[in-house]
Amino acid sequence: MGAEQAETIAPMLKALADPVRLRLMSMVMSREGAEACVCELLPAFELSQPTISHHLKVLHDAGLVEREKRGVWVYYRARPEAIAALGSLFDSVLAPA
Amino acid sequence: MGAEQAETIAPMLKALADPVRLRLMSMVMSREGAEACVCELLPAFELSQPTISHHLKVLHDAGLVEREKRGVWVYYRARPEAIAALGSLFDSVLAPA
DNA sequence: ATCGGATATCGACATGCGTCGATATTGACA
DNA sequence: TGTCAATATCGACGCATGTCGATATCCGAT
Repeated sequence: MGAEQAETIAPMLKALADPVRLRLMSMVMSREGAEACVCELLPAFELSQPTISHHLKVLHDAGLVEREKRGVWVYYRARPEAIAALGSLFDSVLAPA
Repeated sequence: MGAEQAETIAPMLKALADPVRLRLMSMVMSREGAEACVCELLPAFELSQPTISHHLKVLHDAGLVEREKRGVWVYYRARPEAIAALGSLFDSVLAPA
């Protein structure tokens, strides 16, 4: 794996490398249509609302999820391209030779 | 995915979530027997020897690689259990529902 | 016994990260 | 228009991280 490729993928892994964000991503992916409202995610954590909002922003900035506002609610949806990119990472780098 | 599982896996992802460590892991995996001597890894980076040693320690502490000293040289080898654990993460969490 | 090369550890520095409370913004609805 | 509820942004705090130079450790060879 080249240096540029590593520089590209590392930020996505970094975004995922936090227990809260891992669970958030898992919750989003496991919902119908791979999307979830913030109001569904908040009660699952004993963290403040700004903290969850911050973590969702980190996932969004890394390109792992996309935001959609519907009325007062905001829905986060997994981005399949990003998931696929991570999958190919595992195939190319972490698969046994 | 449960909170405990997230707390278990996040540190492994964190260890991988750095461009230098991603490349180190990739280089180790791509060698015969999935092992590489530090002396083979060092020249690939424009970083000091202590810095590379530090990154290898991070990978080791996360359980991703194991150390073996042979004479003056130290070999790092990928731990298949850890790789498998990460693979199952992708299956269970990031696979499309 | 000593020297030299390979690797690890230490101490320090700047930067980044997770968290919070306080506040701003947005939109539905009376 | 005004209020309330949902979400984001801001500023601050303590702690972790990536990097380095200096030094220690270990081991083979002379």
